[in-house]
Amino acid sequence: MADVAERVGVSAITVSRAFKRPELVGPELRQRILDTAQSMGYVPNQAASALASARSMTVAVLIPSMTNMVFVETLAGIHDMLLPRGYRALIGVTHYSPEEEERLIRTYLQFQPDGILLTGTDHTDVTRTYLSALSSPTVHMMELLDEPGSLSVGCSQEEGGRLMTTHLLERGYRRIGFVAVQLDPRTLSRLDGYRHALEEAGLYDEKRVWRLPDPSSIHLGAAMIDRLMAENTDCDAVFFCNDDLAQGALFQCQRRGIRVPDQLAIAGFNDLPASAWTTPTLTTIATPRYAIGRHAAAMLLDLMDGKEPPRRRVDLGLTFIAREST
Amino acid sequence: MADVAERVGVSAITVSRAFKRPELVGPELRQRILDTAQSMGYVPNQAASALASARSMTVAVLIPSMTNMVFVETLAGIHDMLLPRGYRALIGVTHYSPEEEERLIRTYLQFQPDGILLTGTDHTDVTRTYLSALSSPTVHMMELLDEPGSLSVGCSQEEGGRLMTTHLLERGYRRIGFVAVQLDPRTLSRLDGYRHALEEAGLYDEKRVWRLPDPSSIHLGAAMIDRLMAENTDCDAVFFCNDDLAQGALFQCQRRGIRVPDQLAIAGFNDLPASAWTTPTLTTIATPRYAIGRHAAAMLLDLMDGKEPPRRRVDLGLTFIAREST
DNA sequence: GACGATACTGTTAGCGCTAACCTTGACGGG
DNA sequence: CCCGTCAAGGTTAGCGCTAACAGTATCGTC
Repeated sequence: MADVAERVGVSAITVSRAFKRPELVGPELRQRILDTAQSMGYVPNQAASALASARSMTVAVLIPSMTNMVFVETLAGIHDMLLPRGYRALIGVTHYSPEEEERLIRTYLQFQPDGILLTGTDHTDVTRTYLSALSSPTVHMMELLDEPGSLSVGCSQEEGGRLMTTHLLERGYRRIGFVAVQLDPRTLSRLDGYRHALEEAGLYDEKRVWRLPDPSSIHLGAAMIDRLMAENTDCDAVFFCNDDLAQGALFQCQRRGIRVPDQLAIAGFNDLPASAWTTPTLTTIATPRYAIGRHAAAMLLDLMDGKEPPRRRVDLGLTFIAREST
Repeated sequence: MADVAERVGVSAITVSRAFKRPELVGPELRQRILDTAQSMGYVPNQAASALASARSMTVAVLIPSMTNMVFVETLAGIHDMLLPRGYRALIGVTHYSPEEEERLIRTYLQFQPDGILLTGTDHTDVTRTYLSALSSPTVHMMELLDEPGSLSVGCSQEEGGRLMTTHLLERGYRRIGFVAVQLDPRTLSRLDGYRHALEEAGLYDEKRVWRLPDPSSIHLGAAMIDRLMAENTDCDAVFFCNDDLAQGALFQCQRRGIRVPDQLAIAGFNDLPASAWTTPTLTTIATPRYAIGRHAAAMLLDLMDGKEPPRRRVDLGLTFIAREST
């Protein structure tokens, strides 16, 4: 920066301003500075800038998984909101583990992020301590928090579970199973919704619920169909906690000649792109993950500007999508 | 850091060392320092550290897309290699545009990354200038570079195109079509491989090639089947440049009652998880993207340590997977 | 008992930038 | 003509950390 300043014949601060506060420098001097910098291959040093200004222009984003499209699309929403405002995202993958999340938080706090976006509401005590000791704002994504003072953008997973189960009941299914995998808080909320809906109908039966800690996959969904057949269960419908599971189930039913939905109805969750194309097409619930990312980022931008966001808890709702599989 | 040092009764540099060069501090003093830091909520300031040490411990990674699983898995390989060594990845998405890549490079150079990972070999002149003016090493992923001095890890896309086309010829198909979308350099290389193989067999016909700039998707694959039918093409096989396209095509064939592979054979590229489960299962070529990410990151680690990597151009090969759709 | 090697800790200076305050000159109103 | 105002640019100090060098015990060796 000093070299550029000398070459142009101004002081260093003027070069700094040409980059960071362009309105404070005369237009044609500013252009000369930028041109000179470009020709000398100079780019401002972000570390020095962050140190001097105490603003890193960085937002730490923690998501559970990168191979799950749901979070990738959330990320896209965050990016689209932050980048035009000059903020960068520092992305961490927690692999659904609060302990891993704590480790990542510790790492990313070293970057003095101006804001933090977390997925879910399930954090370790140490994480909570770190965050409350911090002046940077934190927004929780996906699930909704009821604690006063906390900020969250998402949708009700429990309502999603209830919605789908109610739909299956309306269609006349009475022996509805539920396959829960990964067992993260969102899956368990969906399971709660399912259970409540069935209990109200007097049809809940523990033996029709399968809980598996494995990550969701097409393969596992297919394997579950095999298992249901082997165990000779009496389900007339199965609600899978995730679309990729449900897709795997559909594929396997097709292979085994199980007629969907006549013999067995199948429902999913999240509305992945392929779900509109399987045979039969998959009944599911669309979650507004891109919007959640955008909204959470927008909220954070407000907070980082010192503004209070219009609402501290934003429910973006769910869209039920009835298709052929039920 | 000064506060922690005072509390423990040592100098600041000892606290610094307890974090960054733990072997230089006595074991139980180190533990006391770390405990005190933890209890005070202190984490080192990365910006100050980077400024003072001229090492950012950061690697800039640029990928074309985040919704394409191929790059997400590459990213996973990179992460798994870098994180244990204390490096962090700064991820940028270029949306397949060299100009966007140039913009991102400019942004990320401000972080003084210790290394850079780029996807592909298609860069603007300005990008090349920036990179050659830089002391940090750069490794190119996915495609292979022949320029001396450059570093690349990938596989031959052209060979992939040739491999699949040869397979289709061997199976007796004679009127083989190719659907190219996105039209990024990798797709075009696959198309080259397809063309060369057919030219050698004397069977290349321009009218069986479709080029579309749109991004790859299941929907587009399904639409292509409709289009092929509407245009009344004589193809007995279609090689789609991407598995999601091919999956869409399979779904649509099923819907329209087109028998695959008897009436029309369908081939894909990349081996996405669902391709082993469609009806019929999809013949495709598996690309070693996770390994590419790992290998590229390992190469970068060598270079950042000042070591020369064993090889400057690493071809990780392809795996042909014959399934039911051909 | 002197000496070098080893293990640990401290001092000094400066990384590249920007916040806060200061100076200068031009301009317009009364 | 004075004064306030404003735009444009400069000065000074310091952000939090670590490289480089400089001690200072402790120990084993000859």
